[in-house]
Amino acid sequence: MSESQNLGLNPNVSVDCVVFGFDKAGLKVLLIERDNPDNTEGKNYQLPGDLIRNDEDLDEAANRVLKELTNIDNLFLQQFAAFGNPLRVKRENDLEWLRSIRKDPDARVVTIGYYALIKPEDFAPSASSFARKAEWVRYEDVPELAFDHNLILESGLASLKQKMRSEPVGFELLPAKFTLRQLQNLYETVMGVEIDKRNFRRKVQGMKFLVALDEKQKGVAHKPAQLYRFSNNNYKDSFSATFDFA
Amino acid sequence: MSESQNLGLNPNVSVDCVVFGFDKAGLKVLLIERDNPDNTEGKNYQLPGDLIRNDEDLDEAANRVLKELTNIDNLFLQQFAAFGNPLRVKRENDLEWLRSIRKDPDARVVTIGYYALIKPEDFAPSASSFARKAEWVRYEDVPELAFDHNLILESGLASLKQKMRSEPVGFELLPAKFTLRQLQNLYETVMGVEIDKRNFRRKVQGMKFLVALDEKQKGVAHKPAQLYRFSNNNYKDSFSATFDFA
DNA sequence: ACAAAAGTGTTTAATATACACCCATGT
DNA sequence: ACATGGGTGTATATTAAACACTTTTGT
Repeated sequence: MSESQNLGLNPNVSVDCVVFGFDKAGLKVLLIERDNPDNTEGKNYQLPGDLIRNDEDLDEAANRVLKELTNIDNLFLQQFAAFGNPLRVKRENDLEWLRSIRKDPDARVVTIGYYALIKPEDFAPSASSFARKAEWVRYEDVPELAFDHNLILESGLASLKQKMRSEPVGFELLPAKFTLRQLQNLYETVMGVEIDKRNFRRKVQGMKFLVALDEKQKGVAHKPAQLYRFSNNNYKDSFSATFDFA
Repeated sequence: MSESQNLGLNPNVSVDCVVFGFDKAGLKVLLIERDNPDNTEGKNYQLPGDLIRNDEDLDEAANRVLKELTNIDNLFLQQFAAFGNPLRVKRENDLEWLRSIRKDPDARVVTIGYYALIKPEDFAPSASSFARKAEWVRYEDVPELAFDHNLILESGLASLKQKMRSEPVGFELLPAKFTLRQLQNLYETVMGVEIDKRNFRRKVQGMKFLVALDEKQKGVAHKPAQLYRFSNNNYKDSFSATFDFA
């Protein structure tokens, strides 16, 4: 028993990943379109996830799922909650799908929620590196998802919001070189607030971990913006920073 | 298989509870002294916890553990993280203990961490309602615990700290009627900061959800302090409150 | 020349900080 | 009478908020 337990997938614990992306069009989430045996309606989406293996840590499991999906290793990854409602698998088509892929489809599964942040340059929405079934969906357009995945998504976004207030994780959603406008848009979107441009820029320019490059935007039909990067070293030094923009 | 899975304890998922209490002496944690078969050293402590049942939600499991321990139902309870290191059970005496109580002592166990907050009037440190083996230990005096329980404890306190900054959960650690000094002490302790008394009181008195009772401290050898209570109604109304005292 | 977004300062209001003495009670 | 913690106000510095025009580029 103990030997067999240590091999392969654990039937009772999974990870599910809310993968966020951000670009001009706003906040996006990476969803999996699943093959549903007899799917009468339109598409059927869920969050990427899998049962954990008995020899891997939770973070490793989430990493594995994301690596398979995006071909990117070590994405920014943050565990945010566990979901264990005994009825979280209750819809008939969810059950059917489980029966089609799981060894023990009726097992009670507790899932650990992670959110991942991807930089725009790393998410080629239809690049070959991405799993064919993965699809970016604007946050506002996310449909009803399988299982309790809408709940997990909401909870993940709430956690990200919270985290962005006190740690510089937002930069994981921006290109390595970004404009202050992009940073402002990101905070406005995730936090759901409007920010005064001049006040924002003044505040932000006092932060030593934002370093101006000697490089500007190119090919835009307006005054090209200064590019900045996030310096993690300067951040660690300075410390005390708050990320209460707005 | 699916039937047997639905009965009794799930071998792979547990909950562990960090139970906080607060009084004049500071922050305290409720620990379980465990019977260790051959415990050569002194006492051996762990956090209260148990495997979950297959028919209960995670919160229910945590509630059950706490009810058994304290005889109090519906303590303030907050899930804060999942711990799944495959080696979280690694010490020989931890393994021995598992073998003495678990049906499947070698199963991989992922545990969900909860913190609970108890009001001083509810924790009679040695009241009959409390499990004999439960013991309040000052946070600073917490010894090395079983499994990864020190990690869980630190992580729980960090989450509480975070939570107390944005939600009025601290009141769960205070008596129903409390003085402003007690509130200040609580925030100073948990946040690890010193707060100026006059500034603190000014700020706090502007908060409508703190209502002064027409009652004062009794039997103290100094000017008796005004008693206050927390009004959840006023809180819900006002909203916008920050709990960034300090 | 026009459209589109970048960039820039000042004034005013609100909030945070620093700080010292008298008061009510129990012993 | 003394020890103990409760209670109070003001002045100054810092931070937040509101607000409009000029600049640079592509078409």
